[in-house]
Order: sequence, then C-alpha cells, then structure tokens
Amino acid sequence: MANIKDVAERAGVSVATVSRVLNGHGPVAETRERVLAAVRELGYRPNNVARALRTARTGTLGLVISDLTNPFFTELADAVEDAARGLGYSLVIGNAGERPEQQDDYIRTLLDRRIDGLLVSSAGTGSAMIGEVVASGTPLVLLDRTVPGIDAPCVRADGRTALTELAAHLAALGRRRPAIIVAPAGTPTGDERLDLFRTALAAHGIALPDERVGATPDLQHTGGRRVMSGFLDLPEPPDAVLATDNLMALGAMDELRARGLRVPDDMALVVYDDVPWFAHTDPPLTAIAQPTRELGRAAVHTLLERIEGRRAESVLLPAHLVIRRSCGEPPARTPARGTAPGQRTEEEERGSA
Amino acid sequence: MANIKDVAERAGVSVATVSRVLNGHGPVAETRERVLAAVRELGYRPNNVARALRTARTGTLGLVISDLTNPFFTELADAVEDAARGLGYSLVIGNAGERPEQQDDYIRTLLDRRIDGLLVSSAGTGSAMIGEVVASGTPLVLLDRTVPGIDAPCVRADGRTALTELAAHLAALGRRRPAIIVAPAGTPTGDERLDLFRTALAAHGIALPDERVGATPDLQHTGGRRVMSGFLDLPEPPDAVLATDNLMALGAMDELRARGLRVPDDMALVVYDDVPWFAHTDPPLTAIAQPTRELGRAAVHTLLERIEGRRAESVLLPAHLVIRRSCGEPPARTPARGTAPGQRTEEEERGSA
DNA sequence: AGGCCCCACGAAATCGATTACACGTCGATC
DNA sequence: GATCGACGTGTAATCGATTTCGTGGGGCCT
Repeated sequence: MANIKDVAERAGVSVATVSRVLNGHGPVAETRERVLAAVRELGYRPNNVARALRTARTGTLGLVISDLTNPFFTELADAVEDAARGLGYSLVIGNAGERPEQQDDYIRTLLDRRIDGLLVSSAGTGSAMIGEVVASGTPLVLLDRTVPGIDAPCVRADGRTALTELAAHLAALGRRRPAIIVAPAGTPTGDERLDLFRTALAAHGIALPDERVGATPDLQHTGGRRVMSGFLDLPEPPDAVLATDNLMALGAMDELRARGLRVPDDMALVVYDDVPWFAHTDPPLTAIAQPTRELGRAAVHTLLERIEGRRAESVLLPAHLVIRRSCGEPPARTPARGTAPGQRTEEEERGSA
Repeated sequence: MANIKDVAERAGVSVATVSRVLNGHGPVAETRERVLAAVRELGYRPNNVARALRTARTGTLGLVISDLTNPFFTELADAVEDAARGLGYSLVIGNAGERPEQQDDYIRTLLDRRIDGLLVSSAGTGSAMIGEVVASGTPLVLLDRTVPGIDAPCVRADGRTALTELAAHLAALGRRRPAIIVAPAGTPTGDERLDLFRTALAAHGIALPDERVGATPDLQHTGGRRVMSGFLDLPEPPDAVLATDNLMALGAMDELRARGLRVPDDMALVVYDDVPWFAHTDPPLTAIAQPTRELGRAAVHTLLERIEGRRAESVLLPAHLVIRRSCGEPPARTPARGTAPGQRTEEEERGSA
C-alpha cells in the first residue's frame, strides 16, 4: 500500500507538504492539485496507526457491554455506534457476556489500544479495572448501570415516572398482589427499581411484601422462570408480575405457559425493557420502555465532552410505560381518564418498525 | 502513562532490553527480574499503537455485519468475537444496517485502521469496496452471504439437508400447498433457499408455484407481513409458509394473528434462523437452525489461515431442522419413523438456554 | 595460553505519519 | 528602494515500540 512518501515523490514535493494538503493547512493552488492527483493515482490512504501514534488520538471509542445477545443491549450498542459514527468516531465493541473477568479483560485491551474514550455498561458489581481506567486518565462514561465509588458520569434511564404510571395502571385494573422479579439486593439497578416500584405502589395503598420480591443472580431466562415458579407456589400467588429484564420476562412467560396459565386473565405481566419482540408476543406485553437511542446518543455526547476536557454531568432520561394488553383491559383509543403524560399506547409507537 | 523508556530508565537498562524481556527473546536472569519489577512498579502497558506501527500487525480483526439488531447476526457476531478473543485477536464490529453505502464506509474505515483481516457478511448485492479489499491485499473471508465475482473464501450454512427434512416433515403432515417468503430474485442466499426448497418438495410430488413465492426487498418485519397478507388473499391460500428470515417470520405471525388465524391449525409456519425467541412463542416455531457458533468459529479460523499466508477453502456447514409445534403434530418423544440424522426435537437442544 | 563462540546488551534505524522551526520569495508599505 | 509580513515549503524531530547490527565479556575447547 502506498504511503505518504510515495505520494510526495510522485508529486515532487516533501512529505510535509502532502500532509498539509491532506489536513487542510497547506497550499491552495497548483501544488495542491499535484498532490491530490498523486493521491488519486496511487489510491493513497493515510495510515491511521501512524497518525494515531503521532497525534495521540485514535478516533476510536470503546464500548464494553454487559451482554450483547440481550436485545436491550444490542439496541443500545446500535444506538451508540450510530451516534459515534455520526461524530466521526468508530467504535470497538467488547462483549462481557455478564462475566466480570471478561469485562476486565476487554477494558484492558481497549486501554492498550489507546482508544480516545470508553463507555462501560458494567457486568456485575464493582470492578478493579474500572478504577484503573479513571486512574489512566482515559475519559470514561458509565452507561445504564452505575458503579459505586467510581467518579465518572453515568447515563441511564430514570424509571420513576414509568413505575409510577405502572402502579396506577395496576391499581386501576384492580391488581392488589403485585410481585417483582429483580436482581439480588446490592445491585444498584435492581435495588433502585425495587424501591421505586414499592414506593409507587404504596401511594395506592398496595403493599409489596418481601415474599413477592423474587431475586435471581442470573439475569437470564432460567432465573426468571424459577422465580415465577416460586411465586405460583405461594399460598397466595401474586396477580401481577413485573420482570425487571426482558430475558427474565421470557422465562416467566414460559413458566406460566407450562402451567397452563393465561396472561392477562390469570396473571398480569409487565416487562422492563421494551424490545421489539414483546410487541409480537401473545398477548403483546405492557412494557417499560427505556429511551434506548437517546441513551446511546447522550452517552456519546457526554463522553465527547470529557474527551474535549470539559466537565460532564450524569444524564437521567425518563423511561415511559407502553400499555399493551398483558394486564387486562385493552387500551382505549380515546382514553377514559386521559393518558398521563409520558404514557403511550401501542398505536403511537414504532411508526416504522 | 508510562512508556518503555521510563521502564528502561528505572531498571537501568536500554529500551531494547525491556522490549526483549517483554517479548520473551531476552535475558533470563537478574536483569530480567529488574525489568519486570520496573514494569510492575510503573504499571507499564505497552502501547499497542506504536507496536502495530512497527510490526505492521494490529492484532485486530474487522467484522462488518449486515444488521446487528437482527438476532441471527447478533449471535453470529457474538460467536465470531468469542473465537477471535480465544485466539488473541480483538474484534472491531461495524454494523451496516443493511445499507450498502454504510457498509462501504465501514470497510474503508477498517482498512485505514490496518486491521489484520476482515470478515464481511455483505448487505445488498455486490459492492465496489469489497473488490478494493481484495486489491489491498487484506485477508478477506465472506460470512453467511456470498458476493458474486469476489475471490475470497465464504463460510456459510448449507440448507440442503434441513430443507429436505422440512419437505418430508410437511409432506408427512399432509400439507400440500406450501409457500415461501424470500428475498427478491438475484439475491444469492434467497435464490438458493428457494431452489433447494422447491427441489426438496418436488421429491414428494408437491409443487411450489410462483404465486406462492413471495419476494420482499426489505428483509424486515413489514415485508414479511405484507407477503403473508398477499398469500392469504389468494383464491387458494397456502397451508404452510416458510419465512427465510426471522424478522419476516415475525411479520407473518403478526398478520396471521391480526386475521384471527391460528398456528398450526389454520397455517403451518416455519422460520429460517432459529433465534432463541422462537422457542418461546405460542406455539413454539419449527425452525431451520444454522450452526451459528460453528460458523463464527470456522470464519475466524479460515481468516487466520489467510492471514498466515495459507490458501483457505470455503466452508459449508449443515443447517438442521428443529421440529417444534408450528406445523401440527407435537414431536413424538419416541420418534415413530425414526428421526432423520441432523434433525433434533426441542428437548435435545439448548441445554443451558 | 590462545582462539572461538555464544550470550547479554546497547546504539541506532525503522515503521508512517504530524508539526515546530527555518528559510526563501514575493507583494505591500512607507 | 529597503523593510516587514505573510505565505509556501523543506528539514528534521517526534510519537513508542521492534529489530538489526555491533561489541564486550565469559566459558569452553584444544
């Protein structure tokens, strides 16, 4: 492959001149044309490795994602990538597969690659490497999941309004025994969702006792199924379940189906994370939709702020409730009591899906 | 961040010695210890950019994938990444989003980054940039989709046995009017699946007339739905539909549900690409499963062959039929007529999903 | 004792770009 | 007509590693 020296020779100028032409600082007239012609004829493309070494900027961002096969994170990664591309950065994606040690491995690799900035949606709690990122001076932004004790802005969705809406929705439909499937205590995201849901229910005089809080360490299908099974074996089973992750909801649905129970007749089911598939299940699932694309965009923008040396704040974007039919009562086309702000019914969303 | 010079100074040796210690060509005794101690104390990590410039090896592979949000490709990307990691390479993923111009853009970026090799699962047909990859001398392997006129090995799944099994399955269940939802004529993958299906059906005396071949340019949800709608409006609608992509199958299911039709009673439905979700739909869908993880692994291995200068052949791995309940007749636990080799029933698969 | 070889190690070139600095030329200004 | 600035351009340093080549010293052989 041709390098800058070849171009310089062919154009009869020095390498410095070629570099200047290509970076816009150079001459404007005849010399410039000669250089550009040489570039064209040789099919020259600057070597980004060399450029990165000299300028200490790689034009690359890193994204370490907890689990790429989880559709919520896929969509998030897609959004981040779009935003990064739009700003002239390319993205290296590292998939931790929910394994903290693999996450650390990836973070290390990315630091060695001298990426310009790093986005991390952390698997598990805490991580020695994340501390090292901060220490290394590489700009860092946390995505979707906070990490206690790490001094970096975090971009994530705020479930408060969505969960408030959900509590109202369940109360209005007469569901009095809600339950939640959640990550174990100590997981920031899980704790927060539990607290918010419990508080929101309390406002309607509905309790969420511990027996109806099902924790599962694996945030997967099997975990969701096991917890749902436990709920159904209670002397007084719940009449509504919120699964705080889409894979867990899938497991919960399977358990219901295996026992011949129907949604929403025998059990209302709500899923946190509105991935496209849930609009196509039977029945379509009422969901808490995080503003995935906006999260991705905000994360990249926040990261760029830090890269450019500015101070950047954490970002909280509101999630909203998407009412479908998994809690009963089909959504009214003309809402009876008015639709609360932020709520949407199925018709309004996904215009082009 | 500390560099090799800092380490050399601290250890009281030259940079050459440090480099040799770190790369294993160096001394073994006391000097070595001093160097390693200095490395530890300074937290030194070699700068991969500089190393790549000197050695002309980046330790990075590129993967340009047609559509990351399509679960089949997500799984494929995940598999490729696992395999690459296992061999000490990291992976830059570029998501073309089924847009050829974005694909070209990504290929160019990756070439500029001087990746060691490139995997492409091409969006659309043909592409000027793919030719340039070959011309640039960068090792290239095509994944899942061939590109006519490109001289590079291709790793993909062979649907012949799966479609043969499917034809037998449909024939045994008395389905006589099959249909197929497929990419437009001229798309290599689409054409092949259509031909194989038609041939396999013919062996059972079943015809697949053109009116029951529904082409859709967008390989998406809406395309599948539209084609299914067309099928249902035929004077003699089909009694079984094969959707040759998972998103199109989703659209087809939606159309059936919208018309109040039941699977499998009113219509048998089979999906090409067995993504996890289809095991959890109601009813679970019979599917043609491509050996995704093996494809990923084979692709990386083939690419490494090329990187190391060896000639590499194309790889064809057999897909198999996963029988669930979307064509009628629940799978027998003890197969009545014996299970054909390669076929599996739901119980056997996905041990840990 | 002398000669050889091997090993450890340092000096310096190298990869391909960017950029600070110096210099020459030309036009404008007084 | 001399001076000053601006502009275009080349020379060379630089980024941080790897690697070639050369040298000095120690061990082994005869």
